[in-house]
Amino acid sequence: MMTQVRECSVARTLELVGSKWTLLVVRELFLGSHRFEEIARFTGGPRDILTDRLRRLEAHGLVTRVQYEQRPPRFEYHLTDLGRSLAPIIATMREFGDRHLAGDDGPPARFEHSCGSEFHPVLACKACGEVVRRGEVEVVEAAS
Amino acid sequence: MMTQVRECSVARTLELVGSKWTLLVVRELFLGSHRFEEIARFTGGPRDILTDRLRRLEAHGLVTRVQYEQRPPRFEYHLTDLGRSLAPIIATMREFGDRHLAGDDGPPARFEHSCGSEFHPVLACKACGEVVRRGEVEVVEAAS
DNA sequence: TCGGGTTGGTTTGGTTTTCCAACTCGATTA
DNA sequence: TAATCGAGTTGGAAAACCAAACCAACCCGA
Repeated sequence: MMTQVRECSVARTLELVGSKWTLLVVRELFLGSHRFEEIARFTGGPRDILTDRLRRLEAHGLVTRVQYEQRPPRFEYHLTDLGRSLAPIIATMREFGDRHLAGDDGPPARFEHSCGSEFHPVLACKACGEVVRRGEVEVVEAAS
Repeated sequence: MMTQVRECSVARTLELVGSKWTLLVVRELFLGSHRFEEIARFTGGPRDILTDRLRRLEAHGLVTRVQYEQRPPRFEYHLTDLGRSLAPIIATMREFGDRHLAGDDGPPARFEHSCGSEFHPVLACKACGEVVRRGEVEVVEAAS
């Protein structure tokens, strides 16, 4: 039986944020850069690509483009609620990098949880609230 | 002062797994596809790109290539411990997609936590173990 | 009024990746 | 002997990417 491509949520998410520079743009928006020039400086991405990524994110409702000055016309980019829900993806990527790919200069941004400690994310089970350890999650059903 | 590109763990992680098809390859390895043909079928990616991605993952120690048959020579790909530590990234991407980009046909794979419930990941604070809610994490220090 | 500087892009022209179909190669099965 | 299978290669076309230059609209100082 001719098996098929697995259409899945990971693939759909990657279609949205999987191309180069997209997640770095989102990172900058999280860190408080909202103007085009800041995003360009801090990501280092080519300006036309960044324009494309911002337009694409806007088209999918992850970002809004807000005019903050009439003359001359100037714009800011902000995450929508949907865009902010990318936070866990960015956070887990940051954690992976911090843990396994650390550079010489330490992390350039630190986060704090409301409990007072420096924030490092771990996955928990939404149902029981317990932190998940290796081997506690199993595939129940993987489609063909 | 001429500000610079922000070197961060997100960027480093994206260098490793940020190009197209890489995370889908990793997804397949998690779901139990270990042979090249399976990976090609289930991801739908071009075979040469998949070869490249597997080699690259191998070079970075995320994947091992194991010969499971002498003649004819046949190989399997498996995640290393380092590779398995990508699980939270895949899981949060899947969750984002499930929640916000659901297809018509429901998720093709389901997971179960050892507590007995269907597994959906949420982020928790490693220090206090509490599930994190919106607004509970703040940027303490973002480098230039 | 002239020349610079700032912001938020777009255009240009070329380089690199990615994509795809078809092909290979050794071994195996029918 | 032919067909098949797994695991790739190969060659050429398409798409994505990139750096640098350009543009528009305004502001500023001399």
